[in-house]
Amino acid sequence: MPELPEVETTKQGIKPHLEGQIINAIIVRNPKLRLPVPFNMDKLCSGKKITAISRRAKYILLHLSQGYVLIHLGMSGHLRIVPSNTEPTKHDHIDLILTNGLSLRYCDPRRFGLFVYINDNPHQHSLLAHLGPEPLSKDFTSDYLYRKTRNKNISIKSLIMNNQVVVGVGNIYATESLFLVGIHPQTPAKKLTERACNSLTIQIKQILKSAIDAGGTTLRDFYTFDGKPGYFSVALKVYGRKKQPCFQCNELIETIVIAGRHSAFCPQCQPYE
DNA sequence: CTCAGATCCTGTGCGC
DNA sequence: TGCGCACAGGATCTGA
Repeated sequence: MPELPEVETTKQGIKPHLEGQIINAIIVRNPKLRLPVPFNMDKLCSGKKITAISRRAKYILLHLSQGYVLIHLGMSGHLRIVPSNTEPTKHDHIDLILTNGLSLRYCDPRRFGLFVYINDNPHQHSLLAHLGPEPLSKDFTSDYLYRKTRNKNISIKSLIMNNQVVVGVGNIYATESLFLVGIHPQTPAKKLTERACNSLTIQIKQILKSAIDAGGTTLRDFYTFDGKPGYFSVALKVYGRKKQPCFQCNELIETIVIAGRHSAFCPQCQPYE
């Protein structure tokens, strides 16, 4: 389900319900995620206090009085805060039960997400250690992106979706930001000028920020932390608009497959080369 | 080293 | 209405 804005919105939503609370127990109904949920998850976490909640890339990190819980939502995961006695549905794989009568419930139909315990500095953990800069941070600059594009034959779309280059830019926002700067998604990264990298960097930051400000409602089936459906409020200009007229020039939007992902673009506004 | 493609899994929505 | 197929928001691994 999530792009970065949805993950950030989820983090912000669950934060006030979790911070300062004590974990009473963890129930794992299905441990088979991208990585297996540790068999002793309950023992590792019970009795510990949740001291803080943070986000790195599309990972959500619960800081415990000792250790951390690292959560990723994959393609189809979501987190909700529910009264602990709420009956679980089919894909509610994990409940983190608090002592205050509420639970953090992890649901993930496709099970591409993960839910693991980390003892030490999570940023040195193999899942996080090699991640590129946060797109909204000062470390993600146009100079940086320009340098990363040098000598790279891969498409610019694949490059900005690569977590080692910059995190949090998924298929939707990669597609949209390239439209907004008029760059064909298949353009080899090395062909981008400094000026193009500058526009693209600015646009990525801007679109992510406005989506977060809008409450992360990019996705049709996004549900907020309390289970309310987010309404599809982020206006997407090309993603999901195949064969529909471009808002800028009326040309029909086309799609191509790049590195296995569908990519929508306007052939007129985003000419190749 | 680079890069394209396959892969994990289930649900949805479309055309027939 | 039912069936089969294409496709879906991510990230990692394999092998050319």
